[in-house]
Amino acid sequence: MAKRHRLPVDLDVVFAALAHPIRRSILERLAAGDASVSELAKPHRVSLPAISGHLKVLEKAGLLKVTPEWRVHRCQIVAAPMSAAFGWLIRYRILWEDRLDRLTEAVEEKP
Amino acid sequence: MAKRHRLPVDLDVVFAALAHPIRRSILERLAAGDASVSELAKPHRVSLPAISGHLKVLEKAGLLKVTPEWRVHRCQIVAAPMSAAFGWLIRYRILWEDRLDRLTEAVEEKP
DNA sequence: GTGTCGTTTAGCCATTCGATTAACTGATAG
DNA sequence: CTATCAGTTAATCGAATGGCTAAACGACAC
Repeated sequence: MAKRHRLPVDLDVVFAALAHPIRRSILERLAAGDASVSELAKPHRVSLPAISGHLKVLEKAGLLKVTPEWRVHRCQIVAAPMSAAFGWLIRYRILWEDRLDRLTEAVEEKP
Repeated sequence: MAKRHRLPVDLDVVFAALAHPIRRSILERLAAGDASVSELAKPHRVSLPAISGHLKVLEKAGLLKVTPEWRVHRCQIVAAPMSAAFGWLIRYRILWEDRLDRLTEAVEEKP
């Protein structure tokens, strides 16, 4: 199995974190503002430990920060890893579009 | 809303497909131009069946089209699902930035 | 025919994922 | 002290992932 040393942002972990509807839904909810664990759990028909697990995944991906506050745990978005995912997609898109450009050139030279 | 002929893009599957370094590397290679299975396998220290499996994952995510051609199988990128992933991230970013804007307003109103 | 090339399929194994219920912790309220 | 609230941890389960080797397949070359 592939060895991975610690990078500031691990794209494997970030994309894997995004690959679950509940986790994406949690992020969308958090984009609207901070929330507690049970607030995040409410819209979903899974157990609280399941949500807790999803939050752990998001936290490990660096997408989330959880700070105990009064009796609740306050969950906040962290933007950086998302930007890294974004960055990869953009880089990929640039490669891909470059290729399309070259193909177009080739076609235009041909007729 | 009008029905689209496009297949629904399953973000779970797309993000999961992106969550592996070999698969991302394959996509990057393909962005530079079509390739055969063994060409795609060459840079990686895993068996050919492993690569074949990764290609299946990419294909199921709709990111890849494989067409048997002469004796080799030609692998091509398909752009649509990547755009969907991109779209989700953008939507998320908009939510996130909106929230930042509101926070900024709130801070400016305060002191 | 036999051989070989490029690729897929078939088993197999270890690990991880996603979910559950039950039990636990830590802080607060009565 | 006891009860409750918010959340985590533990134990367990079935299913999926990711890798391997070995065998099979389909098209061509000899």
